[in-house]
Amino acid sequence: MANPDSKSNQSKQNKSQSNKSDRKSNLGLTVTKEENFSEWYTQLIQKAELIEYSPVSGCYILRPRSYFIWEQVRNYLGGLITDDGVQNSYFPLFIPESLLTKEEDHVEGFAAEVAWVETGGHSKLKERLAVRPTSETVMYDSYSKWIRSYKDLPLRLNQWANVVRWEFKHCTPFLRSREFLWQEGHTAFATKKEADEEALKALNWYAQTFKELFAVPTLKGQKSDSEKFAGADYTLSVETFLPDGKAIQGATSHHLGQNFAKAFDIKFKDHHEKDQLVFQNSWGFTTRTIGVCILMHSDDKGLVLPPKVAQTQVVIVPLLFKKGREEVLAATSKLYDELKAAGLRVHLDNREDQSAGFKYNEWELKGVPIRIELGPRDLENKQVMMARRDTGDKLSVPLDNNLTKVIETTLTKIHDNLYEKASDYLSKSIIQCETKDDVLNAIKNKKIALVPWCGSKESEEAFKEETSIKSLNTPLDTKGLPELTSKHNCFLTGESHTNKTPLRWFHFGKSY
RNA sequence: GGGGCCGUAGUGUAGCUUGGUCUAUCACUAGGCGUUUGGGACGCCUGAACCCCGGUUCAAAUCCGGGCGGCCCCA
Repeated sequence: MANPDSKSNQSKQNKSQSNKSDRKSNLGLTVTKEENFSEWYTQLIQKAELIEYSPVSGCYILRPRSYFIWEQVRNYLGGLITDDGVQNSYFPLFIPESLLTKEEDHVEGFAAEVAWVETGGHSKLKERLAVRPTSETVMYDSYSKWIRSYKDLPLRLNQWANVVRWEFKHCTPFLRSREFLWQEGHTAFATKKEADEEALKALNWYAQTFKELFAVPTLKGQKSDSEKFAGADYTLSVETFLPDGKAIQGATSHHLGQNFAKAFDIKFKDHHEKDQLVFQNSWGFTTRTIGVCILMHSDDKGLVLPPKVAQTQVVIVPLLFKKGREEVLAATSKLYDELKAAGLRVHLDNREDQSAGFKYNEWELKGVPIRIELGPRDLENKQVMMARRDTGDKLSVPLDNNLTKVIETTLTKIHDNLYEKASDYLSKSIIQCETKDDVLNAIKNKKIALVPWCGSKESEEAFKEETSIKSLNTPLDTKGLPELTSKHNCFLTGESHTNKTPLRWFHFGKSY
């Protein structure tokens, strides 16, 4: 226990030490990631100025440092989407009740968490309006008007929007909030084959975004029947695994088959002038992923951000003394210009009223990947000190034309190192299991179980009820896994693998 | 779904058991001035708080009821 008794008459020395540690603990994080994961996260997102709590429970303010991350997602993922020919558009926030309830499974899946608008000004509305929990229904109402002939297909639209799902479970900033931001792609095709191909393509964009922007590895796979999207034929997902031993769904891509086409009457005339229903997909990537990125990489000193999403990639801290002051300021200002000209996101911290140590701690808390220190001593030696946020390494680098290059290379190395560490953790966390006991044991040790399962809804629901362990997905890539034969049994029902009731390898885990 | 803990300035807290000089503690923080600055500098000055509603009482941060919000554990 820390000694809180700084008021009593202790020696001066003890007192100042106690004050010093108090000060430190108030500015930085007071718990470690290991000892209290959720408290650590709560402090981190507030002290690193990512999130502010709002007056509405479950709704959070994205401050500039976190909104910047979302802007990078929009640029990168948005680029992948539009490069493939999908067009951006925008549909209304409000959905009339009659539209929302058109597809049965869909309503059933969302009914419990829809927020409704019932009055406008002082008058009650004739029909209540749902605040969109997702936009299938409002978009497909238009699709049925726009699609007449095979010539109108494929129709592929995307929108960047906010949605509201009135959660009753505990909300957590980024990971589960009542309002969140996302992109939702909604497409219609003449054939199932085209739709299947696109659903997989979207999943790959998501995996790529996780890897290239967030330095986070994912498990690509298909969800179980009880975990699939309400109204979908099947759902593909990328799952990630957080350092507290819990999995979290990263993003999803749904093949809707013709379910919505039937409900919304989306038909086209084929080459033989016959009416056909379209095949559809919807796929989405949300601000939840920002939370995954933060939780994955950050440490007890604060935020660790992959360079590609860091608002500030390099911070320059001039070390100012009376002697050599002007020279140091001139040198750091010159360096700032050079790095900025090279396209780096750089900040020159020349505040006069903070000590160097204070600045180091502050920028580490805020997750800046590289810190450059430059003082009179460095200037004499024609060098700078470069500190890496991910490893804590600090080394001297010559102050010459090559410095920009060195920094750029180091930023790449930081990204790769973060990805490697996370991949290592993920692959070490997947335990191949055969029996229910194996699975329980793996989960108890904060791992993911990979186990043969028959996929039945009933067995999953009973197991979930009993243990709060859910299926995550079944891997799309089964290379390296033993082929399932009649010798394998479903870990829940005990049934053996046959052609009639095929088993599949499935990831199971505790999940957010 | 079940159980437990908690809510006091921007942050972390003292005070609550036993209601009363509480005109609310301490530290950080914020703003100002000056001296400083190689891993959270120092001095002085100035700001800033009892979650909400109701009840008990001469008197409520403190007791009671309800609400809202947060955290933890179990299923």
